[in-house]
Amino acid sequence: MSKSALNKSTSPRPAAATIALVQSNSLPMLVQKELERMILAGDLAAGAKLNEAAVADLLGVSRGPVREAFRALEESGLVRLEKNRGVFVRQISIEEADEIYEVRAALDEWVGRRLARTATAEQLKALRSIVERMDRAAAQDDVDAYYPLNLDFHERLVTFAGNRKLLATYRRLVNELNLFRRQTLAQDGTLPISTREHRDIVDKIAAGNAAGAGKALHEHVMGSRERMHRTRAAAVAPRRHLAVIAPPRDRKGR
Amino acid sequence: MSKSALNKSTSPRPAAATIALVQSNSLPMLVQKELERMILAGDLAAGAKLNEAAVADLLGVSRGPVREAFRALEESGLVRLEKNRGVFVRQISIEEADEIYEVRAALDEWVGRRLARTATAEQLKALRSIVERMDRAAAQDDVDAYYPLNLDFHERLVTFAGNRKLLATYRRLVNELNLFRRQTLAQDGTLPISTREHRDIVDKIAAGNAAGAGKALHEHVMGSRERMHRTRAAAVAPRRHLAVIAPPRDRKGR
DNA sequence: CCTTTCCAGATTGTTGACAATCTACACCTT
DNA sequence: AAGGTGTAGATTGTCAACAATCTGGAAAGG
Repeated sequence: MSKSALNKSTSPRPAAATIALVQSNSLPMLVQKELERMILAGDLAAGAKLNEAAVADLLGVSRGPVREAFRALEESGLVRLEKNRGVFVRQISIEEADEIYEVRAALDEWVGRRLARTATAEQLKALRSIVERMDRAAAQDDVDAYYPLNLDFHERLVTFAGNRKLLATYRRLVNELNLFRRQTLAQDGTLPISTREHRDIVDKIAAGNAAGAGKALHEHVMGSRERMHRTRAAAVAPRRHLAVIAPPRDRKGR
Repeated sequence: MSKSALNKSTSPRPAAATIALVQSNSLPMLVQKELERMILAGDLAAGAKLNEAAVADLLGVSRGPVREAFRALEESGLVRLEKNRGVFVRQISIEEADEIYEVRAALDEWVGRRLARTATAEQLKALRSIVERMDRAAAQDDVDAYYPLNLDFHERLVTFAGNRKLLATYRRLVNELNLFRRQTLAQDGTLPISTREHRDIVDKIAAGNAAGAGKALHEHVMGSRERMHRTRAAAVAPRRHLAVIAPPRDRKGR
């Protein structure tokens, strides 16, 4: 064992965080994170083409790191790679969104059952706090405030289930779902009145009602799926004749 | 509309498949697939370091495509990247394997419930066929034959559920699980006597017993988890003093 | 006027070179 | 001899140049 005065047991100094930061953040990783942010924020529309040179220039790096970031984003499902043609922000079909909702419902049901058995008072308090804020946002029709709170609520639920693999799986699915929402319409306009459902979910978890919490979460997610369908049917149909985004070209071998 | 004699409605000629093949298989993709194969086949032990130049030389390409493949494999969870230090085949901890089994159990339960409602006669026949072959392999203690059949059986179940997103999610999880099995011991030795459970699952699906099929699959997966624990406890403990693989170095900022 | 062919510019795929960083070993100090 | 220090070699990170491929439009032909 080293006799050095510097050992791991010393409390982490501010510099330690910086070191870890520099070590984990390679150039490709930063490019990847920035592109992910831009895609999920809607700065890059679904189906949009990402030009290697343009991205490299924008972020002040060469094309190498950009290409590496593209490959990572492809694996995470946010972009699609076509050889010799470029990379495109992925377009999720309605069928695919349906499938994602189904998987998510199954996972969330499990989360509900689990949390009903393990949730601590502190966790319940945190959940109730979010629901309160959602209530207030809903009362003011403040979609911009409501939307991220909703995401946060569900992410917290999954986090509290205490299974990191589940959280990673869940995040991947929700990411793609957000991609879909972005591509159908920038702002939904309709504020889902699901605050009551959220409150019900928390209540059932607090009561230790595993079956009930699971069922409530499952139905809540499938309800979101239905809301998506209705919103889409109402919003897309009237503008069917408008070319919103450049339609993907047809290729022979697909 | 084009008047060309070649349009999409013509049935795909053999050349079309070749074209699609060439188009989808870029160099980085091929490297990725080959490395994935090597990792899952156990050619590369868990924790092993992958040298960029060595891999590039082995596959006859330059380092660029290899780096791109590394980034994709990192995102898919098969390798771990450490900046300025290199990439390593991921090591799954027992806790992580537990988490994966839990998520998988939740997904499989859903698959069971679903299949009980939708399974066709043809699908049931395919499943029974696999179970038959597993029986024969088990009767002869043929682990090498039994193992892939087991994987196939479960993959079929998920495939028949008819949700591609679910299948992709499932594959990712099972991939990591295989990684874990490889790292604990090359050949298990113990042949799980789960053929009876498999038969039971298929029977319940065939009977349209949704709750029963779901429960059976859930318990089967959790049973596999338990078997893993017992196998590990029996196999690892006696050789605790042996340095099987190079232990990962400790770094300050992690 | 429409279709096909061909070509120049743009974009992606791949490579080899150079810079930054790490690793391991020899050397020095106490 | 134990531990720290310095340096050479190996390895990774980044870049810029070259090759291969695609795109869109102009020219040729019917």
